[in-house]
Amino acid sequence: MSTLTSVTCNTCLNEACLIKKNCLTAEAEKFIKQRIAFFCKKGQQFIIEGAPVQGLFFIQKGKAKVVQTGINGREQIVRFSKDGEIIGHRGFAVGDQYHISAEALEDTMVCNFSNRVMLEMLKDIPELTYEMMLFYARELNRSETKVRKIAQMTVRERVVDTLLYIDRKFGHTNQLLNLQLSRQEIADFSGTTEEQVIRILSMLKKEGLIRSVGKKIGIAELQKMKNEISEHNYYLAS
DNA sequence: GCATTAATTGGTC
DNA sequence: GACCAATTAATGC
Repeated sequence: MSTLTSVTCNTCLNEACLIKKNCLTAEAEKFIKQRIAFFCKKGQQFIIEGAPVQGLFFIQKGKAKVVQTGINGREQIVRFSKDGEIIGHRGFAVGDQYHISAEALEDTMVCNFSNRVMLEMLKDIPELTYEMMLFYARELNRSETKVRKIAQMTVRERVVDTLLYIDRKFGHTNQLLNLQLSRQEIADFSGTTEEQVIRILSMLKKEGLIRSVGKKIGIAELQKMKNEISEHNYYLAS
């Protein structure tokens, strides 16, 4: 089944993780010890919309999507997360319940620090606080860019943009994206419907801009794909 | 192999 | 460009 095992912060490979980067001092050890790590099967939700906020989550190893449910049950994927990244930061310290849910896109190990531990850490470790501040600022910028994109880009441009984003963020092997998503998930991230995504993907394939092997999708003509959205050069790696 | 889920296609508003 | 319905492909059990 899965070979995922829990590691300590000391042996963790996520050098970009804010905890790993800033909390390996002797003084911080008492906080690190209170970390809770757990395993999530693919498809399993580990943050549920409406549930009380319980600190911050970090992806130790794996991939997850963060989803917000709209009016008529339509979902909007807010972000994708991979190793070392933070989830649940918007509800943290502000709301008492989550307005998003998070689900593992593959077998994933997740780390969690409770509200109490997290707040104590932020008070005690200025380097962590500083980096968290920068992180929040970048996230705000990213989120505003996303709103603009959905408002101004056509559906085709949004789908192309999504594929380019997945490629930037998760990379590719053998010209196939490392993150495999359903048509519905691509739609939920692009802000459109599954049917539109299916039609646009088959058009892009016919035009030779993308390719596919089985269910996997790959970008065949990177420059042409970028040209598709070149009028919208908010290239903020959002 | 059967049953549920995902993908596709065509049509309507 | 969204929503709905019908068909087909893929996948889980």
